[in-house]
Amino acid sequence: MASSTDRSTEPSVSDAVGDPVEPRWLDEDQQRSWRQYLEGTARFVEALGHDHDVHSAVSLGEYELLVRLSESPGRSVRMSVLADGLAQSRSRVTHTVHRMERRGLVRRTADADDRRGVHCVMTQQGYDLLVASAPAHVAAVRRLMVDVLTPEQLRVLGESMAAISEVCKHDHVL
Amino acid sequence: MASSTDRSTEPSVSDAVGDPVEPRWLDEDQQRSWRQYLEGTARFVEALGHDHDVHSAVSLGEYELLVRLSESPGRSVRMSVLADGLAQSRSRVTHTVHRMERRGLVRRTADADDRRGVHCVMTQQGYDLLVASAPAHVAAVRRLMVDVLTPEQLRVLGESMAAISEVCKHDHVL
DNA sequence: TCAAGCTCGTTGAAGATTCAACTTCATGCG
DNA sequence: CGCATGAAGTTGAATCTTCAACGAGCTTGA
Repeated sequence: MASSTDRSTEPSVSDAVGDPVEPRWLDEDQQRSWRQYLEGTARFVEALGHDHDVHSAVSLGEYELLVRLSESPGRSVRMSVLADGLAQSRSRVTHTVHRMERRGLVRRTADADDRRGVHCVMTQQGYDLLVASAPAHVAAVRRLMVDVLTPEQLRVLGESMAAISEVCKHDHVL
Repeated sequence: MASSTDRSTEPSVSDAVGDPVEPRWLDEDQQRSWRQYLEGTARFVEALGHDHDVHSAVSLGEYELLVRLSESPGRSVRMSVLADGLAQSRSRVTHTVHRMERRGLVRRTADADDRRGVHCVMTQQGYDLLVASAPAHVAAVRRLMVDVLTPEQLRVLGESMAAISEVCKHDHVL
């Protein structure tokens, strides 16, 4: 073993003739790209989160949640829709919303049709906080990503991650 | 406020004539790419982590740490080098190594030259676990990313994230 | 109608991460 | 030398996330 996601010349572990047992290691280019993605994403999320700590009263995750609410009619979104949209577990959203509710940024209301349902509603205070946070957020996203890449790079990045997103969505069920 | 990182047609918040006060919102393409990145990465990390839960005795983070150790002469790396390489805080590495040490995957030894230094050394048990985990890890990275993209897409993804990584490295200091 | 099986959302405990404070040691400079 | 500064790691508390279990309500089909 010498490299993370490992070399194409790795000796067979199983010596099996069949294929499913013998992993297809990554070649050098694939390896490099994969590691660049991993490190880049780690540093990016870290830097953007840090920026929120400094310039904003909401974390990146809370900001994203507020954005979803702001885009929805009535500034109200069902918990399950929030969870799906943010690609987070229901439990996580429950906890986050609970904390934000304590701070007066959101409220929870019952769903009239489905009595299991709960809506998360943004308060005026939450809206004001979103508006106040937006400029620094956009500036950071620009500085750390959008303005760093060429339009072409940014486009490919988005398309690639969208494709991965689809695969992961289905994979996750398995 | 209608969209996350916000629309180019957003009315001015400050109405100022100058530039630093007026944020440059993202245009539609930029916005889409940014969101695709955010959602794709969330789902990808989630799916890959889940895969480790199922197929491996180490989490993704622990796996990455073991990989670094396996690549280093003597299977030994200084804590600070680990932290830098993994783009994690020193504190986080300390805690992770502590947990892995309890499980017998690594040991800690003093640095001979710098008496502040501590080396993290992989045990045979840690190495065996890495070898056992590698095939499933590679398979998942392929299934969820490498095999999903064209070689060209993967290359651009890597290059883009490397550029972002550099910017974040310097930005983080500020 | 009723039961089985699903979705929705919550809960609390366990686990992981962050943050600030602290100890120890190295280094540079007057 | 002697002090200031800063780097390396650790610690413990606060915070956040995950996980499994649960209560409640919808839905389907016999």
